[in-house]
Amino acid sequence: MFEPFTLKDIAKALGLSTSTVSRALRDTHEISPETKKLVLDYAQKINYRPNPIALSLKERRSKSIGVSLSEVANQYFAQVVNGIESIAYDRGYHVIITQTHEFYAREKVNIQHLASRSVDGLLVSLSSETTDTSYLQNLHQRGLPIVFFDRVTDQIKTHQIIANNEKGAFEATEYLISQGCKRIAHLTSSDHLSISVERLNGYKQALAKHGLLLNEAYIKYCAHGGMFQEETEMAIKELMNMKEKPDGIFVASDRLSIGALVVFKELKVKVPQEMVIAGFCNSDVLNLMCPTLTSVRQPAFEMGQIATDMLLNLIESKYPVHDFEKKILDTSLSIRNH
Amino acid sequence: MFEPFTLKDIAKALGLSTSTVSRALRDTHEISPETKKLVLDYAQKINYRPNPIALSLKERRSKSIGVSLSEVANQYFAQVVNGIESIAYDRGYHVIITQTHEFYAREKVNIQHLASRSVDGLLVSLSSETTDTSYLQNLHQRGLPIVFFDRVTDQIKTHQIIANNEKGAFEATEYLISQGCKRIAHLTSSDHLSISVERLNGYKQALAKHGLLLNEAYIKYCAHGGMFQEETEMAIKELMNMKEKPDGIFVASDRLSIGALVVFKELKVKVPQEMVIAGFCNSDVLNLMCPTLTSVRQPAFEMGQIATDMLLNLIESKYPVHDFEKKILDTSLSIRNH
DNA sequence: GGTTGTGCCGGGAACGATTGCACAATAATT
DNA sequence: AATTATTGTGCAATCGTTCCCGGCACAACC
Repeated sequence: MFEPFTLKDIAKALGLSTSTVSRALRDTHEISPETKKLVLDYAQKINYRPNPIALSLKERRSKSIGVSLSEVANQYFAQVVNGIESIAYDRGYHVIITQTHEFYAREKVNIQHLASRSVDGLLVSLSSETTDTSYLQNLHQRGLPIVFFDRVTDQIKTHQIIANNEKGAFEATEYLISQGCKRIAHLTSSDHLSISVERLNGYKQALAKHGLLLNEAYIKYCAHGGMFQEETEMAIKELMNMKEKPDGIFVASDRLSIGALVVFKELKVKVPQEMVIAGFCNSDVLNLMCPTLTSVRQPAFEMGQIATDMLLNLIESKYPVHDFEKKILDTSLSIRNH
Repeated sequence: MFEPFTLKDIAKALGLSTSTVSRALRDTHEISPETKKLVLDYAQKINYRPNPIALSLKERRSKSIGVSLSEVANQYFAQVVNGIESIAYDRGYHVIITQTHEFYAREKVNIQHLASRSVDGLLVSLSSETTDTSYLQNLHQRGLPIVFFDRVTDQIKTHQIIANNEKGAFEATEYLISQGCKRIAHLTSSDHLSISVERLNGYKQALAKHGLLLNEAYIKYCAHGGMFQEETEMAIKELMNMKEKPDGIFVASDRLSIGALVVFKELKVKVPQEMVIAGFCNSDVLNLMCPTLTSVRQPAFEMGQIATDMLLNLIESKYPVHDFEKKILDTSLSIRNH
C-alpha cells in the first residue's frame, strides 16, 4: 500500500539504468555532470530516499542499536536515553528502546528480538531479576558488540560504564551519620544486582569508618526493585516495627527512593525529625517533595553518551577489541534537610 | 562479524536446497515428514531465526510501528508508551520510539526517518512547535497508516484518540471556582496545539457558567510547552506582578504543571491560601508534592492501547479505510487541597 | 503401455541498493 | 588510419527469504 520510490522508478522515468542512477546519487566521478544533475533534480523532486532495509540486507548492518533497560518512566533511564540518542543520531544510528519492567523473561525476549532484528550492537542495563546471562554471552560470543551500563555483569568481557556507586553510597550514609543518625537502615534491590552490591559496600564502609555496628536486620532487599509498591511498603513497615527503629535510611535506587517517600508519608513518619532519608534518585522534582529526600544523583545523560560512544566504537572497529574499559563516573550529593 | 545462521547454512549442512528448507520450516504439506523433522531439529539445534531484514525487504513490511512524542521523561508519555507496547508486542509488532523534545525540525527528521525505515505505521502526538503538517500529509497520502493521539490535527483524515480535554479543563476550573477563586489564570502551551484549544475552551466554559469574566491577560502561552523553565517562570511572574493577582490557576499540561509548582515554590507563594493550582498531570508522585496540585489525570495507558489497536487494524486492513473515528476518553480529577 | 496424478524436491526470480566488470563511443595518441 | 586511453553507461551478482514453475520418480488408471 505505502510504496516509496525506488532506484528503478527513477531509472525508468529517466531512461537510465539503476546502476547509473545509484552512482549519480552517490556522486561518483564516472558519471557525467549532466546525467548527475538530471538524476539529482528528479530524486529531489520526488523526495527519493534509499530503502534502508535493502541497504541493511546488503551491508549486513542496520545502522541501529538496541537498548534494554527497566523502564523509561524512571527518570534516571529517561535521562540515559537522551544521552544515548544525542550521540547515536549524530553518528547516524537509530535507537530502539526496549523495557524489561524488571522481568528476566521480558529482557530475554526483547534482546533476542533485537539481535535477530540485526541491531549492530546492544546497550544493556540488566533487570533486577536477571541472574542467568548465558543468552547474552551467546550473542556476545558470536560477535555482537555489547556495552553494559548501570547494572553490569562481569560474566561478559566488554566495556562497562557505571556511576561510582560505592562512593555515592558512602557519602549518602556519611551524610546520615552527620545528621546524628545512629541506627541507619538500608533499603535495596535484589542482592545479585551489581549496583546493589556496590551500594551496599559504600554503606558498610561509611558505618565502619564512623564506628557504627552493622545490623543485618536493618538491610532490606526488594527482589523486584520496587516495581511492586507492596514490596517497599512491607520492607519499611518491618523496619518501623522493630524494637529499635532506625532513625535514618539509605535507599539504593530511584524507584525505591520514591516508593519509600510514599510509605513514610502514609505512615506519617516525621522527616527528618524521626527519620532522615537519603537515596539514589535522579528525579528532577525532588525539590518539590515532602517528605524530603537527600539524593545521590548520577550523571545519567553523560552515562548514556559515553556508553553509546563506546558501543559505536566497538561496532565500527576494524579489528576485534580485547581491551575493555570499566568507566566510573562520579555522583553528586544533593542535601535536602528541612 | 556477527553472522547469524541462514537458510543456506542449513541447506548446505543437510544437503538440501534453500527452498526445501524454507518450506520445511514453514510446515508446507509438500515436504515429507522425515525431511521436515530433519530440518526442524537442525534449525532448533543451531537456534536459527529468519532474518527479519530480508523478510521486510521481501514482504515490504517491517512488522514495526513508529512513535513520535515529545519526551518519555514526561510521565504521561511514558504511560502511553507502556500501553502501546502492551498491544504491539501481543500482535507481533516492534515499537520504535522517537522524541521531538517539542521541536518541529526534530519531529520531521524523526518521522521521515521512520517512514523510510519502513515502519508499517505511525503513532503521532505533535510537537508544540508544529504547525506545518504537510510532510505528514504527504506520507499519509502515499498510504502510510497514521493514528494521532493526544495532540492531533484535523488536516489529516485519520483516527484520533484524545482525552476529553474540554471536560477535564472544565472540571478543573470549576473546582478552582468551588474553592472560592475569583480571578483564575490559565497557563498553557502554544496556541495552535489541539490540546491547548480544547482545554482553553473548557476553561472558558467553566468561567462562563459561573458568571466569571474572561480576562485575556490571565491567559499565558508557553510556545515550547515549558521545555524551557524560563518560559514558565516568566509567565507566572508576570501573573504575580499584576495589580489584580490571580488567586487560582489552571495549568494545561504535565510539564507546565510541574514547572508551575517549581516557580510557586521559589516565589514562596502560599498554596492553596494565596493560590489554588489545578492542572493536567499524570505524574504518579503528585501526592508527595508541595505545593499541592489538584490534577486532571488522563487514561494514558489506555490511550496508548487504543491508539495502537486502531493503527494495527489500519495496517492489517485488506481494504482502504475511509471511515475514521475520533475516540474521546474521560479524564479524572484528583483533588488535593491541603 | 501410455497417460494422468501425486508426492517431493530443486532451480531461479524477485524484493532494492551497491559495485566490479564489460563494453560502447569518443578523444587522444602514434 | 590504426591503436590506445578515457569517459559514460549497462549487466549481473550479492545480501536472505519466499514462491512460482518445472522435473523426477512412482503408482494408478484406461
